[in-house]
Amino acid sequence: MTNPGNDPLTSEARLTVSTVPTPQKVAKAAAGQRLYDTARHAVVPFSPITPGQVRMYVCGATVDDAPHIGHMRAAVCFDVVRRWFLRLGYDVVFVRNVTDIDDKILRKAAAAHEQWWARAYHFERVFTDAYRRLGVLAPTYEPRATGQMPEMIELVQRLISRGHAYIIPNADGTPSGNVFFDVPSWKDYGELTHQSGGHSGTTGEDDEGKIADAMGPSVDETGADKYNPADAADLSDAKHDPRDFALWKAAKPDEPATAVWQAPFGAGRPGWHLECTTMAHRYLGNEFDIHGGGLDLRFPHHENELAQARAAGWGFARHWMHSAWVTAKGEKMSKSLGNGLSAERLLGDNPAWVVRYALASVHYRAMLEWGKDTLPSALAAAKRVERFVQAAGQAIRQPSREEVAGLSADDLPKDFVAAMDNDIDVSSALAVVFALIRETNQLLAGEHTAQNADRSAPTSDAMRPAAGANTDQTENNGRRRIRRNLLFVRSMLDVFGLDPLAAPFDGNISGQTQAVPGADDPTAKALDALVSARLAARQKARKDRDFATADAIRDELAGLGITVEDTASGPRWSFAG
RNA sequence: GGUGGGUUAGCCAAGCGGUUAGGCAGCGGCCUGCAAAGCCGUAUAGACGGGUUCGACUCCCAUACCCACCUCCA
Repeated sequence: MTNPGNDPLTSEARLTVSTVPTPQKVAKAAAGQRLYDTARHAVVPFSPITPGQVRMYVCGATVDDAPHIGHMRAAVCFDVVRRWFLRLGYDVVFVRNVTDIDDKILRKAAAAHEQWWARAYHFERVFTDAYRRLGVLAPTYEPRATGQMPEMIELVQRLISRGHAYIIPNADGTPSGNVFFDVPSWKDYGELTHQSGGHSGTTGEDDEGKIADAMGPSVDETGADKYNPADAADLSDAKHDPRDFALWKAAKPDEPATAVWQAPFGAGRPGWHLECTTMAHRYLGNEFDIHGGGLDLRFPHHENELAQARAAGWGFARHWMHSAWVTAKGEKMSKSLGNGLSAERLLGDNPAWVVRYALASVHYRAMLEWGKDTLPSALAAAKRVERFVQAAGQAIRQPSREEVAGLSADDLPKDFVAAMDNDIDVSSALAVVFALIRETNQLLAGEHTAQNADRSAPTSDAMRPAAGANTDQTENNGRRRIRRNLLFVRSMLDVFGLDPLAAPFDGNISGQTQAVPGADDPTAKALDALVSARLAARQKARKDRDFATADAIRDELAGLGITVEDTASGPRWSFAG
């Protein structure tokens, strides 16, 4: 029950949320966990507030449009973090919201003559489908902003009553529905990104540049004032300070009635920052372990979320994690290139495992350079892993998913654990995986050359389990080691959500249809039977040293898209469909 | 203007003050009837200039260039 399930659609997380955590399940490796914290600007030791349980909130999508590669990267990054925590034996409460009411949703829906709620729900489902195809585990809970209105209104009132927010009145004195957070009233504003003006105490500084900088914006070299807030509410002259931001936005005459909620301070809808603060608080409590999101959310979104929560008297997130961009030629991929890299296109043109590998194999805080070689390189990795798992699984009994998922972090190679403990250093962790694949390939070659059976290189020290596992001195034969290594490789890959035999991949990770004995699919069965017949003929020809005929059969199959490889255990074929 | 990040071999990408990162693509070899796969070996690094040090890609300073956030944004 503490192990990650292999089906992203099953709510395995549901089973792990317990009100009574059991610390003794947690791996020893958890003690060495270190993570970068945005607020502290450093990699710091991580330990959860509640022993045995990690509560994390990740900003989810604003569902105004279809997901693109950047959304997928962020989702995969935090999915890997979550899977590592699961592997460490924690109960992980993973909350990822859906922002389903927002300026852009309203604007785009209006432009497309759609109901905003229909648009939001449609794209929410598109996001969910993309996550599922990539093997991103379903969140423990996925709240929608529109589902938390009472709590949001309550938070606004709480901030007003505590003197950290103010209502803009209409001319007649009634509340307008516009409510702002009073930044100068909160002296810690800027604690996350150190971005604040911190000028709240200064007086008589009417230098326009300084006022602008206190808010962030200024003019560029050409003198153009390119940083002015775009939202009408944020431009309001009624704001007490340029840094103040909207908690509640008054309903506008041209907005649909379905987008308006009644509140004591006037009808309207919540500001963006308020939504996340409310949802995180409702499901994770006054204080929780990790708040994550994309790098661009650092400021102002997370800064404002934090200010709201702290001003409301909550401890909020102890740890802030931010995932970096996917870049093309060094530049952030978004509007300009976003169209060419929609999730739909990516997953339509490439096997999901390959996409996930490409997204997961770079450190979450590093820019991921997306070039022409990225996908081919990931595809090569897929083939290597696929061949290895298949070949090893032929030499020994393939471990079950339960065995793979059942390994604790403490059972895994210590270098792998050290890498993951070190702020989720996936590059170094993957190096361990590939080193073990190579080592095991040597053993596999040895299995087929009987006389060399004992010549195999000893398992290097780095490949030994991190802790607690018995070293197999008496089981010093190749097959035991092959089996153990295969289990390690798959289990380590599983930490990345890349176990080839787990859902949603189920063995096909390179996009090639394998000949699977006993396949359920009747088409695959028929194909296998036909191809096997031709291969039998070829084997006979080869045995008779009639290589012309053998090669002719291979060419014939190649012409049909079927690749034949002769392995030690006989011919292996795959179909590039 | 403020804030933060980056510059590693053909490409992608890590750790580390002194010992092979890894992947992809090369090259040489083994294996193979041939091929593929696999294995073995191998070249090409650390923007630039100083400094600290017995020793720096790794620490410090300066310079150049690139990028991002401050506007919806993963």
